[in-house]
Amino acid sequence: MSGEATILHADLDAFYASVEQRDDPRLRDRPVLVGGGVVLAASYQAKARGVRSGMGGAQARRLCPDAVVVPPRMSAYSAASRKVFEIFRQTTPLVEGLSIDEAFLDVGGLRRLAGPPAGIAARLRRTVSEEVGLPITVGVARTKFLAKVASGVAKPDGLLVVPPDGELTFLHPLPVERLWGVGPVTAEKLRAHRIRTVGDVARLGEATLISLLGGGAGRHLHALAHNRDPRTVQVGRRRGSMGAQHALARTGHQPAELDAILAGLVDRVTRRMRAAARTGRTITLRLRYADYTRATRSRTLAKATADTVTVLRTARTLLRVALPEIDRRGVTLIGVAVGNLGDGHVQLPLSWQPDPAADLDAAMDAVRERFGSAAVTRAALLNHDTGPEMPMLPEL
DNA sequence: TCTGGGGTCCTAGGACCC
DNA sequence: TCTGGGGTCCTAGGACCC
Repeated sequence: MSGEATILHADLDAFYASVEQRDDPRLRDRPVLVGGGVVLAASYQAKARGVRSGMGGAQARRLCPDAVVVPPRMSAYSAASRKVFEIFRQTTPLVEGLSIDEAFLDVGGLRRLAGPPAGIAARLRRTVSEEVGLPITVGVARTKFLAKVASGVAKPDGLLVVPPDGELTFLHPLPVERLWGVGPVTAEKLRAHRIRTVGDVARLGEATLISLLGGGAGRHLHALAHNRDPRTVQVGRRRGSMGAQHALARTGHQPAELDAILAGLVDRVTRRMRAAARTGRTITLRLRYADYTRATRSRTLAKATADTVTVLRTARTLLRVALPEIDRRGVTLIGVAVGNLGDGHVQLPLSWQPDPAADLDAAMDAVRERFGSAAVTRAALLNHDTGPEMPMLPEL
């Protein structure tokens, strides 16, 4: 193995709960649950009692009766996340965000400027603590995968560097659940074959793993167990879909009620798409029946859109088709997602024409009002007026 | 233990094209 | 009329992650 450990995986600890403890001193050192119906985040004091995020609120309170339950404050978490990501980007331009509370940082080119990765990681943790007031764990390794495993092992409020010559020694004793992509189902399949540690996986041939888990998962796990992960830190990855969903009580929902919920969801999603100047082609209706099994129904449009009416029309068609099944089985969740998101362009439908009598500024306002793009250009509009091709409006 | 809301990636079959 | 291999796109489902 060549190379040096230069990839950082930085992960805020019990993020939502830590923000709550930061903002309310009475919550410090106490078990805190964010979210009542389902635990969105649990402080480490609550985790010590067996509470996990995603757990039902009732069970969490049984495990931890003295926990303080607070409602989520998403705007506070977004603001904290933005500050932390600013610190990431002050550390290195090579930042790949994974979620609201974690990112990969490549500090490989910074040795002369900022010293070795371990020191950079230590300073990063100190800066986040001093400037944002939140604990953060950093794993440092030669690959993304290993850096992520390292931060998971080092949590909470820790720092762990895996040196290149100690990778397999570190990795192989770990339980398979530590591997990225091994969840309950895969872990159970492996357990059934007495495969418990990463080392156990590594001793298996790739063909055996593939026969056990299928091609993708088998190859993936085989590579990770041998610490092969060529992925580099990707700056500026954009999401491929946007969605909104809503959980329902399991009893009697009339079609009109479902339709109203659907319209609300579509409105939320398309607003967010327009705010981000994204458009998409594939509309997916997501359903969860009363028995908690799931189904999806999707349609792909010929042209990308962020238009509420267009998306709603498609979503309604999908819902109408699904109604008999919903009627039979009951429904506990309804969701809408728009996928196949365009690479940053807003397409005008061919039918759309600016009012020829209006001047260009007025036409641009009309486009903005209709399509919500913050980045309408004169050139695109003129092109639309003159060319047979569908014009593409560049995104911000 | 009765389960929120936001995502990613993979698989597999069928349609369709060359 | 029957037989190919290869590729892409669409749809549906499932595992997994935070």
